[in-house]
Amino acid sequence: MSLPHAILTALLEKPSSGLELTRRFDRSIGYFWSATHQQIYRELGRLEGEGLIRALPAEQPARGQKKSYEVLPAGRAELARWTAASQDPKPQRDVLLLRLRAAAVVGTEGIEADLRRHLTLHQKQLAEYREIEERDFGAGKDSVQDRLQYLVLRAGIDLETFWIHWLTQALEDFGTLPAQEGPPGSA
Amino acid sequence: MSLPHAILTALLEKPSSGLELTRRFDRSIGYFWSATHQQIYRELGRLEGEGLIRALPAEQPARGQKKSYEVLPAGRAELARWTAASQDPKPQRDVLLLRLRAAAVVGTEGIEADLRRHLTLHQKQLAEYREIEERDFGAGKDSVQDRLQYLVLRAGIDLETFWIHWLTQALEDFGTLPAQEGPPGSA
DNA sequence: GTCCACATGTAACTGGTTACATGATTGG
DNA sequence: CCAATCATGTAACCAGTTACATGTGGAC
Repeated sequence: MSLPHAILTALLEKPSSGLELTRRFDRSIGYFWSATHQQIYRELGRLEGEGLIRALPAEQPARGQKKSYEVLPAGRAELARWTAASQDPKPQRDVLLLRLRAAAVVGTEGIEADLRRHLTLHQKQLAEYREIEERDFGAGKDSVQDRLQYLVLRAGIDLETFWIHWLTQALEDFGTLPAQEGPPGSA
Repeated sequence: MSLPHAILTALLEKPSSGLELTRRFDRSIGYFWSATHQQIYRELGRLEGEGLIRALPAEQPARGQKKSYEVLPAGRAELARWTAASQDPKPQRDVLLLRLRAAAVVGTEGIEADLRRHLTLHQKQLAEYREIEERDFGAGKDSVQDRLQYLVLRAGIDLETFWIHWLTQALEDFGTLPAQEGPPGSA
């Protein structure tokens, strides 16, 4: 139950149409809560039905016409409630770690190339975060909002840094592995 | 499409029944790919139907009777194929970061306590990993399988360390924040 | 014999993904 | 007028979650 709250947050930052939201999800909020346009339209419909948001201006009919939304007081209240409510962290899910564990059983063939690919992807992502850091968090940005958003960005930067570090280590380790398909008795 | 492969890996490590798998998922594999018993039974049924695994011994009828499975050659082949196949990392999803971003808009009330709670949870998890490290990866464990599994554990340890570090920093930061409900013009 | 833990399952629901449909606007 | 792009949506599917159902075997 997080997508509606992600949307409420985005709409409070700036009233938007479905497609505008989709684009903003591809940039900022989407870095830690991605969503496709289909999800977003579905959720906008629900939120409007629940009276948490409303379509903005002059009556626009339906298809092809832009339709912007803004958050109603009830929506802001719901977001505040959700933000303050205690939530357990749900366990990590990581396919790459799973694959490594599988590789311990069926052999490491082919996985090294993908580790390398992931490494460059994470490097790219880190570079993107660094750019945002320089562009949006230079001097003079220390309102409460800025500081909170910077905290979130720091998490992104540090996570990418962790992955780059771990993948580098893993690849070094692979370099010293004896070539093999799987453990004795595999097939 | 990762759960079936997680199960294949676990069954290759050791043939098991549904409940045994569930318990093992709560311990080792579940640290980065959790699953409930309902998911596991459903998936075991599918895998058996596809001829990737088979029920082990003497005919046991159905309910209440333990039923163990082992992986068939086709299952091992499918796991090897999946392990070697390139896969994109899917974007992080993290509710806590989302909440922080929401807090920048609707106010930080209540969230600090939960940050503290998360901090102790991550500290507990790290301690658990450290125990596993000492117990299972002391001296003399340097077969290829051991080294791969250790790499996975290292990822877990480093991730928990990252979170502990980040949460500590965030809480320090919160200490210096002026008390407030939300940005000017909130309600 | 009753209760509890072990063990296997079914059903309904929710959220995310993929594929596709449809209309409006604009540049050539 | 045609293609590309902007924009909103529908439908079907799949994986994960929650709640519940059912049977076995051992402890008391």
